[in-house]
Amino acid sequence: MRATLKDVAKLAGLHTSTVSRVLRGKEDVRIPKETKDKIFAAAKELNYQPDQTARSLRTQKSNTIGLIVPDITNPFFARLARSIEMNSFERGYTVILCNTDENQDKEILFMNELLGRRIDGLILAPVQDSIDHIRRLKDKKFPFVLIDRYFDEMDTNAVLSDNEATAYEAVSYLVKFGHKRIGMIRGRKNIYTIQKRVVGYQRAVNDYKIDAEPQLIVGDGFCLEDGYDSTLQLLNLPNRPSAIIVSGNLVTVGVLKAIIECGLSIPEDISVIAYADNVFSPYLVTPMTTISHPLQEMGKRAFDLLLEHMESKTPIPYSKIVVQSEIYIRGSAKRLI
Amino acid sequence: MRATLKDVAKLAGLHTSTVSRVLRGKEDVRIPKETKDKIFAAAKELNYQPDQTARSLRTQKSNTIGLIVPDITNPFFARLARSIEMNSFERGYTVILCNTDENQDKEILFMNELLGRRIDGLILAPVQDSIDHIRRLKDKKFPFVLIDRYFDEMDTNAVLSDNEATAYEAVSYLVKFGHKRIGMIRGRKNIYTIQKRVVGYQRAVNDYKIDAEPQLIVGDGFCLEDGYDSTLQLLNLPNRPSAIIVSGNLVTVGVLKAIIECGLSIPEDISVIAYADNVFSPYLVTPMTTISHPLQEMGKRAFDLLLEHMESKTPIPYSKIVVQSEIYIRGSAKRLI
DNA sequence: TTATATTAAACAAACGATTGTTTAAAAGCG
DNA sequence: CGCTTTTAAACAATCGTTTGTTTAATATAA
Repeated sequence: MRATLKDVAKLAGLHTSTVSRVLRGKEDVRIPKETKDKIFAAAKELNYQPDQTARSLRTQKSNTIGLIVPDITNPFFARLARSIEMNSFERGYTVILCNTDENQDKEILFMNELLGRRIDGLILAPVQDSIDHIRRLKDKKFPFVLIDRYFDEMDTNAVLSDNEATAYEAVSYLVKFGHKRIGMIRGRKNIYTIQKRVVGYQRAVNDYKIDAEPQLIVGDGFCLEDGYDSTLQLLNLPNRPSAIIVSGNLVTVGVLKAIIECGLSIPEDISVIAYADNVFSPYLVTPMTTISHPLQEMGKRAFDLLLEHMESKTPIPYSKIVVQSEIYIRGSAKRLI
Repeated sequence: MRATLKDVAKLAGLHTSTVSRVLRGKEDVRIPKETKDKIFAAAKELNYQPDQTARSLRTQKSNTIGLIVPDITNPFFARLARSIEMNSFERGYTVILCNTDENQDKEILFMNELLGRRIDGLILAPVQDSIDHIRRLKDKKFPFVLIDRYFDEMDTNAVLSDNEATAYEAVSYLVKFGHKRIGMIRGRKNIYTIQKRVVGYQRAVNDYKIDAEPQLIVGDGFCLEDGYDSTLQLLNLPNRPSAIIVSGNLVTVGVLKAIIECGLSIPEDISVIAYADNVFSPYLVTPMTTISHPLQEMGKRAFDLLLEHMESKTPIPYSKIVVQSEIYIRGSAKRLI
C-alpha cells in the first residue's frame, strides 16, 4: 500500500497537519529546521506522494482540465492537443482527452463526465449542433475556452484564426493567377470556422466579380468520403471550376483521391488550396499550397487564457483571441495567365 | 454550487446512505418503489451528479487510466490513442494523455504524477532508456500494458506487432525485385520495435546473401531531421543502396525531403518501404509502399487487457499479444529485374 | 514573579461519497 | 398477545488531505 500522510506523521513523530504544512512548504508557517528535516526524511523513506483525489476533495481543485476535440487523429487537433498538454503539464495540470467524432451527443456526455470529475477547466472545439450545454457552462461561470470554433451569438473565451480573411486571401491569390471559377469544398456546414471561410470566399468572389454560383460551394462533413464525393460533384459540374479551396485534412485526402481517380492532375487540370497543413503537405503528389495555422501558439494561448480564468477568484471578462494564419505557397495552384 | 448527496437526501427526506444505494442501483437492497421514485425525483430536480473525486477517495478507484506516448502528433500514436480512448469511455474510464517526446525523465515524471492521481491502470509506449521505474510498477502489481514496445528481459503485459517478421518480409520483397543492397533507417536504436526490425532485416540479408555492411544501417531518432540526415548518409555511401527501409512517420518525411533535395526520385533512383502508414501514404510524391499495423485493434486489445488486470482481484498472468501487420504495396519499390 | 506574547505542534472538522452495522417499525407466527 | 423475523432506513466510520482553532510550552516583558 501507498504511504499516507498519517504514515509519514507517525514515522516523524508529529501530527499530520504539521507534516502537511511542511511538505507543501507553506511559507507562512515558520517551523524549526530540525522538525522539517525529520519530516522530509520520513517522507523520503516512505516514498510518500500525496493522494491527489483526497487533495482534490478537500481543496475543491483537481488540477485537471478537459480537452474535447472532434478527432485526435486529425493532425490539426493532434498538434493543438500536444501544445495544450505540454503547457498544462508545465503548470501542474493534467489533461483528460475526449474525441467527439463531431457527434453532439457524445460531446454532451463527455462534458457531464468531465464535470463529474471536477475538472478545473475545459478547452473544447465544439460540435456546434447545439449550444445549450455550453451556455449552461457559461451560466455557472465554469472556466472554459473554445478553440478553433465559436458561437457568434454568445460571448465566451476563444482562440480562433481569421478564417474569413484567409479565405478571401486564397480566392484573391487564385484570381491573380487567372482563375475565374473557384469551387469550395467546405466541410461541416454548421461549424463556425467553415461558415467564416464561406463568407470570406463569397465576399471575394463578389469583389472580383467571378463566378458565384451556389453549386460551387459543396460538402458537409470532415471525412475522407465527404471530400471525395464533393470533388466528384464539382468535377461533374457542366462547367467545372479551375480551382478548389478545401477545408480539412481528411477532406483533402478525399479530394486527392477523387482527382487522381478521374485521371486528372494537380495543378495541370485543377488547382487546389487546402486548409490542411501538416508535415506531409510538401510531399504530396503535388506539393500542396495550404493555409497554415500557428497551432502551437493557439494551444498555448488557449491554455494560458484558461489558466487565467481558472485562477481568478473574481469573474474576468472573456477574451476572443484571433491568431494570424499564413498561406504556404507550394505547387498546387497553377497560373492561368 | 453543485448538489451533493446530502442535498438530494434532504430534499427526498431520507438519509444519504439510502440515496447513495438507490442511485447506484445496488440490486441487493430492496427498496420500495415509492422511496426510489422520491429519490430519483429529487436527484433530477437538483441535477445531481456524483462527485468522482469523493467517490474515488472512498472506493480507491478513479475510473481513470493513464496513457503515455512519445508524441500524439505522430499518426501512429494518434490512432492508437483514439482507439484506447474510445474503448475506455465505453467502459466508464477516462484517459489522461501524456507526451514524453522520447524523454525518459519526462516519462518518469508523468508516471509519478499519474500514480499520485490514483489512476487505475496505465498504457504506455516506453522510452526504453531505463527500466527501473517500470519494474517498480510491476513489483507493486500495478496494472499496466506496454504498447508497441517491450522489454525482453521483463515479463509484462504488452500488445505488439511482429516487427522481426515484417522486416524480414520487406527485405524479401525487395530482394525478389532484384535489390541486393538495402539500407535501413532505423529510428531510435534503444527501442524494442526498432531492434526487432533490425534483427529481421539482418536475418533476411544473411539468408539472401546480399550486402550486409554495417554502414547500411543508420539513424538513431524519430525526428524529421533524423530521417533527413540518415538518408544523406546512405546516399553518400561510396556504393549507394538501391532501396531503403524506413521506420517512423516523421522519419519518412525526412527521407522524402532528402531524396527530393538530392534531385533523385522514388522509385526510379531509389526504392523505399516505410514503417509509416497513414492516410497520406497513398498520395505522397510517390505512393508509398508501407508496413501497416492494425492500430485500432492494438488499442482495443491493450485496453481490454488492461481492464482485465484492473478488474481482477487476484493477480493474473501477463499476456504478450502480437498482432498481424501487413505490407501495403504501392509504388515506392521498383522492380530491378 | 506573575502576566503576556510568542512559538511549535496537536486537535478536529471538513470535503462528498460508500458501506458495514444498528435501530425502529412492521409483519409473521404460535 | 407476546415473541421473532423481516423490512426500511438511519447511523457512523472511513477514504487522505487541508486548514482554522486550540493547547501547551517557552520566551519576553512588566
